[in-house]
Amino acid sequence: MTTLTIGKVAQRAGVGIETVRFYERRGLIDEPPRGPSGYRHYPESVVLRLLFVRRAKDLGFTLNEIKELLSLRLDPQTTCADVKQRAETKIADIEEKMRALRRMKQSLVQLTKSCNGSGPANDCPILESLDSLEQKP
Amino acid sequence: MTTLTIGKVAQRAGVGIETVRFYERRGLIDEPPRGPSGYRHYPESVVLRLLFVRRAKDLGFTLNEIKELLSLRLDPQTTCADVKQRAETKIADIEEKMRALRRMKQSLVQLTKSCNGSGPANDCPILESLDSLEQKP
DNA sequence: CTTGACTCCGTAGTATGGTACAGGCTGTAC
DNA sequence: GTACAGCCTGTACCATACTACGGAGTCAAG
Repeated sequence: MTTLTIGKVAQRAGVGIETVRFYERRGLIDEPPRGPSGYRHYPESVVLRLLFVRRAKDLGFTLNEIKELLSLRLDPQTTCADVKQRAETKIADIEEKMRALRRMKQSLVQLTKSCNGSGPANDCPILESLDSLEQKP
Repeated sequence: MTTLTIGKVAQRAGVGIETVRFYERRGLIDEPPRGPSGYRHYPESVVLRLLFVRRAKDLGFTLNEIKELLSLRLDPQTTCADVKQRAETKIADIEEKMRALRRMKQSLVQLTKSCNGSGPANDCPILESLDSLEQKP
């Protein structure tokens, strides 16, 4: 069975060496066996694991959440529904963030409309609004 | 002219005392005059400043960006158009974040659809997808 | 005059996700 | 055998926005 050094693993997974060690500390990848010199000897499967992490990260999961997802897979008690639940919770999180961003954007668009872009900054309607804007809950 | 202690300022602005000092260090509020004991004596205007900061923060500006907005106001060279420019850049930032979130959500929705919620977690289609998902740029 | 609340400063810790050393050992190629 | 890349550990650092804490001095009420 071929093993990989940390450099090869990092290269194949498209991450930095430090990141691989960091993920090990965070419990996202298993501690690999070591050679007599202390060098890490990784099975090839760790590359798949790192890609899993990256994809989950791209979907908005935090490293802690990813660790949870990984442990779900190992626990025979856990069902597919548990996984689905996590995905749905994450969707709700994302929707919440999108709503917050939408609100921000709407306010900013309003502000930019109020400003014709001429005159000195110190009586810009945008800055004036920030001085007195009503807080809408 | 009445002055306020840091505690009163924090209370009126709805932030913590430590936050007031933190904002001073970050250059978001002026260093106030001190009494003989070293206590800060704030003018009432600092409360307005703190509210400005909070509103700008609610609009998605970082503290550094807020500091910039504040200094724009003081510089007579700066025009209203500069302020508007910042707002428009921030709108673009927000739109970019929203697009990223939208992509995440779409992928997650796809994944949850692929999972009927039954069976053990270790062959959940969601987790399997994370093992082999194609990276779409 | 004492008590308790308030303030001072500086440093360190929180969470997030890494990145960057320093200083030393190892593995390999020539 | 010697150079050089690669790996080891541990710690410190980046940005972001705070929050907490220790230990000391101060202010105001009773």
